[in-house]
Amino acid sequence: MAKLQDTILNILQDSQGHMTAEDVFMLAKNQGENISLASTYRVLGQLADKGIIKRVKTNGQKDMFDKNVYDHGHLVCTSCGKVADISIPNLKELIVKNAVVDDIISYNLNIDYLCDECKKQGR
Amino acid sequence: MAKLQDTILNILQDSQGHMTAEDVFMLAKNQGENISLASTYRVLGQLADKGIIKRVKTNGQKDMFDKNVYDHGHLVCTSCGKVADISIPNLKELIVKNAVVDDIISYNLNIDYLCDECKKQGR
DNA sequence: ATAAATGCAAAACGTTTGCCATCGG
DNA sequence: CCGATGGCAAACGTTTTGCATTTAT
Repeated sequence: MAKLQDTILNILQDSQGHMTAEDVFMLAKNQGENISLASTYRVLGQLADKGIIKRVKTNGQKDMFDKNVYDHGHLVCTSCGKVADISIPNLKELIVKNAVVDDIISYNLNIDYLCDECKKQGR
Repeated sequence: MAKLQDTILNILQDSQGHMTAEDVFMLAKNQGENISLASTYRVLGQLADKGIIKRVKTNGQKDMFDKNVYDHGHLVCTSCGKVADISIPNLKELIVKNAVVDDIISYNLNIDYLCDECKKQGR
């Protein structure tokens, strides 16, 4: 029963978050699971629907699945693709105030930047 | 020369912004242009590369092309799909401060909400 | 025995590309 | 004539689906 779900959840929890379906799929294979990419997507989608994990749409690349479900943004290095979380206190309130709406459902904040390592290497 | 580019630019300028390539394509056809969807994408991409318009990745659906090139976010109604702009003063500075980075390249803020009309209709 | 879970291959979707015809100078 | 432009169909990368098989109870 729902064996894949546990496997995938464990992989995500052991990660730094922000894994693509393919990342998860390959890790699962490496630890001996007989798994397909389609099932990985299927299970990750189910987990996201239940709110156990968060699906994050990136700027054009593969979706990422994040074990952190609280509201937060993502810094994406345009050179190496590394992703880091960023939490902006009261951003939700700020949005509500500036948008002149009663409430919002959720927000998605993606930031392109050049990470320290890439900057040092002059990329 | 570059006739399509003018056509497309005009369509965008006449719009409220946030049009999909398909929207632009259909409007152009309706005004008598012999145009293809591929060319629409091609020209919109070129305009975005030049910084004349802004390409906005949405949460999984079709990209939107926006005549407003300044930094701003988008409110997307989860019921009717309507899109509105939102400008948050100093958001860039807030991001830089909270991310503990020197600078960012750009950000993309997408907000899911329920617009007034949809709320009134109990959706 | 029955329902849920899953692999596999194929479809679907938005987007991009290659190639050829056509247009403008 | 030559280069830029753009239509068309085919390719592409990611994600989803249909279906048959396996698994669990």
